[in-house]
Amino acid sequence: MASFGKFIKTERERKGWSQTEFGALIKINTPLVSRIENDKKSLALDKVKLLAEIFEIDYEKVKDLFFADKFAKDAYKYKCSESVFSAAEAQTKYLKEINITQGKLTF
Amino acid sequence: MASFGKFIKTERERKGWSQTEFGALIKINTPLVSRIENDKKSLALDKVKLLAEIFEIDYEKVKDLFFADKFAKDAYKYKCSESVFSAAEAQTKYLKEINITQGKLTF
DNA sequence: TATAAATTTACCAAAACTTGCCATTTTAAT
DNA sequence: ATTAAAATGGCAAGTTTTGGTAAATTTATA
Repeated sequence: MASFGKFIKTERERKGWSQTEFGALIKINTPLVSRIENDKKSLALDKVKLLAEIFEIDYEKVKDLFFADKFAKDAYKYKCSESVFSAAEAQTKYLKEINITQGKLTF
Repeated sequence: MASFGKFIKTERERKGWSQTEFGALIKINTPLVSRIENDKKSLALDKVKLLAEIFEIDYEKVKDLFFADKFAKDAYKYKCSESVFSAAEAQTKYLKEINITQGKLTF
């Protein structure tokens, strides 16, 4: 995967939509579509579900792409080490476990 | 690692500081220290360097912990799949490569 | 080539979130 | 019981995010 922006562009073109047509479907205007596709803005999280629907792709998959891209950009920007994601994975497992034993968590 | 908040609490106690003493060192007040230790607020990124210094821990290591915790909380909160971090890692490598071949990136 | 469509860029505003404070309450230690 | 330490409630300033309009540029087509 190149980036979430490129993913959107690829899928939009696969559907044969212009940025304007696509924008109407997810309710953002054309310039914003352009910026998103070029990774200059990010798609709002609450549009991800709708995006999956109009692209006819599994929502969980699109959501993962969305976050993987977001995490990667942060890790790149702040020059995290190679191991940051395995640490994050371990940490996520820990959060799931304490949720099982101690009930719902809120951050 | 339990969480970034718990990490701070552990290190602060190892140093024998109260939340107030510690807060004075990193220039935040006591209630905020409490919330950070209990993961109800997050430490501002620009305090991480100072944190590493006063704890006498390698900055890169603390920064990684900071981001791993942040990523993990997002992944947990939004119920990402198990594979989101390996996808993120691959994506980060991709960003580094295109940076080598195409120059600096800005998000 | 002229022009029309599509995309990108510049600039800006409103909304949402973050960071952090003060005042107060609760918990722990002596 | 008193004092120190920690936690919570509520709020304000500052920043970031989200997204818009207008204008410019690029691409495609008659």
